[in-house]
Amino acid sequence: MAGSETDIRPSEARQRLLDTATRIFYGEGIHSVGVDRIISEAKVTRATFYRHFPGKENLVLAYLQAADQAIRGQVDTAIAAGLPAPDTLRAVAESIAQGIQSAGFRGCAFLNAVAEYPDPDHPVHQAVLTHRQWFLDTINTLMASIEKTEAEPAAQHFVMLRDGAMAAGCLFDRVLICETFLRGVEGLIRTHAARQPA
Amino acid sequence: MAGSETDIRPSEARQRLLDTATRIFYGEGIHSVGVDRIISEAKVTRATFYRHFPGKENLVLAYLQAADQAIRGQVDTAIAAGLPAPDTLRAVAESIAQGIQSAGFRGCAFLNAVAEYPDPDHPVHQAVLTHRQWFLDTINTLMASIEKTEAEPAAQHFVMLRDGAMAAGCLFDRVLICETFLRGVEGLIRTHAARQPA
DNA sequence: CGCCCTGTAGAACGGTCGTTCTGCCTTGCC
DNA sequence: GGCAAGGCAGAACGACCGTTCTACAGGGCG
Repeated sequence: MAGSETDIRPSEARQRLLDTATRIFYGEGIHSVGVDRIISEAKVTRATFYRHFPGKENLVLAYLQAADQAIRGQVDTAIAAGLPAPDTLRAVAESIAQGIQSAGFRGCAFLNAVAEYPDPDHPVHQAVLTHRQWFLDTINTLMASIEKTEAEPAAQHFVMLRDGAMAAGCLFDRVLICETFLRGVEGLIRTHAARQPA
Repeated sequence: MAGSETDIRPSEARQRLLDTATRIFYGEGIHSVGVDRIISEAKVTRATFYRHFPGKENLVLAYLQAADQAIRGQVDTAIAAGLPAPDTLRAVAESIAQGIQSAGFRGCAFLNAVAEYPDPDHPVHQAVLTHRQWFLDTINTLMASIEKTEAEPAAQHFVMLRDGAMAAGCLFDRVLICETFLRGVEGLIRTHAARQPA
């Protein structure tokens, strides 16, 4: 009677596996850690692992899917606040900056993952592309509700700043990176809004 | 009597090894390819490989060092042209855009590498940091020769756009990415130059 | 000539990879 | 009570990992 993918009770062992995978994959990379490591730190046995996941690749996909849902939740919350679009964009940027300055930040989980899966046909690579397309579309919609004709390049610009900030956030001084990022976003929003007053 | 690191004749086998490593590491990642693969594609034997490199890690460092020298060469050429600083910055941005649109582009070799080596103490990670520091310093110097007080945030902004463009360059439409990047750089240069008219 | 360096060729090392397997013990529902 | 499902424990698989080894062939230089 065990449920399908919409099962409400995800089995404690499975959740422990996914949490451990998230922590280790995000913190140390994917190819360089073996399933034994995740299994032992999640305090489960190999048999249990292979009962819940067909293999390592599936665990990686589940890890990215969880990250995707977490970010969508953040953005959806910002949108649900019902503020004007520029303020929503600022809120999204703020949540990105907050993430960069949070403990254990190791860059963008999706950019890191795609660096290890260059093959465009690979499921992991495609999961990254899907996530990024959603994010770009979301920003594009927000930009379009400010001004339509130039919304797309503005959204591209926003995402480019985000990618740069996420990439450099664990390589340089985080505070400086966030200042630069937020300043760039603010300039971008103002320039874009100035095209169509109110 | 074999030369030290300043040897002029780098031994054909060693060069073949390095070229093959560059191609495969850049194209497919580092942890996911074994030395056997590089050895066989470089048409050398294991013994020859281990005669020239203490191990795989050293080959990775040599790969990044070669990439570092290539980029420094590009930037030095742009600087040596003796154009005014804004034009030099434009030339650097153009060469980045050209790289993104070139065949086989797979993102920034250094950002890709650091995604696989998160440990800040690891030699590979530090090689990435060193390269990035040089690049930031170089852009900072160019910005400072336009206007001094705000040069540092402007340089940070430039690098952030570069990182974003390089990261997205192999995930989205390259032409669009380059347009967005060059437009952003142009705006940045103009804004920065406007602080101190000539 | 003799020696060292560079290269080829291939076997072999211990370790780890992802994966599969056989058991046994609990828990909860029919 | 019975029985399937989920979890634990641990052995074992073949494949590949990075690395080391022996053995031999050519070539330049003292």
